[in-house]
Amino acid sequence: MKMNSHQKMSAEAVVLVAARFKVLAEPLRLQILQHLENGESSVTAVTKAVNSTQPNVSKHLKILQDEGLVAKRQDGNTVYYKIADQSIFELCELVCGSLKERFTERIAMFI
Amino acid sequence: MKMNSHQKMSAEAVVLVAARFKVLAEPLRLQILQHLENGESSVTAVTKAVNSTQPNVSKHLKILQDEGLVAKRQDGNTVYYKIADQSIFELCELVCGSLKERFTERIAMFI
DNA sequence: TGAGCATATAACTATATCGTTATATTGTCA
DNA sequence: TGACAATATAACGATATAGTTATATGCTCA
Repeated sequence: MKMNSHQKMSAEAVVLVAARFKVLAEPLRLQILQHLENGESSVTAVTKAVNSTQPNVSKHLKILQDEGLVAKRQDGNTVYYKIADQSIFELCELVCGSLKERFTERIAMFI
Repeated sequence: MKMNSHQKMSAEAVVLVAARFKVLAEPLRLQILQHLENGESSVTAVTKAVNSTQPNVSKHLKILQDEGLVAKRQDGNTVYYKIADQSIFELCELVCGSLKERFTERIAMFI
């Protein structure tokens, strides 16, 4: 999707954007998203991958789904989740780049 | 800065990225950043612009500074803050685009 | 049908943080 | 120097949420 030229967000938009950031502000949720980047995965598989407990992972998956970041599909007994919004990885890369730049500057201070 | 091709973040990197998102997960801080987009501004001016209290704004500005998102400059009695990391606006635009897309899909459900 | 598995939910504790009020700090200028 | 202005910090109450434990729900298959 092409972005609009930048303009100030309304107060309501700011709240929604902050809510999106809040959902991404949890290390375990980022780990879950990273795991799902490999493809859809059952709750049990996610639980093992991120080394947490099943109820905790279920709760986080629900939060991610409510924000539209993941989608689920049920097959018999097991529920498979997958990424529903690729923009999250762009966000992470942007942040990684910014952090990298910041730490690079800090290193430069000691040269 | 050019981004690397995407690769999985380490557990430590995930924590740092989540921390960055956490700083952005507050509507008032986003409002402050939006105000500073117009150029540097004193604490008092920011306080008025976002319609909050001076101690609250000072605290949020400190949080933003600790994360390297804003920088300050003191001139006599007053302290001026400015944006120190332009990537935050790219982040906001990405999120806005994603939200817009999401709501567009929802609208489509009613047509 | 009933045992067992996968997932979701409820209840709870512990911790974090927002906003407020009060106060400390630091600089200006008469 | 002393009053005032701008900013920072401390202390506090209220709210939110992460993780845990226990349990409910729902599906499969013998």
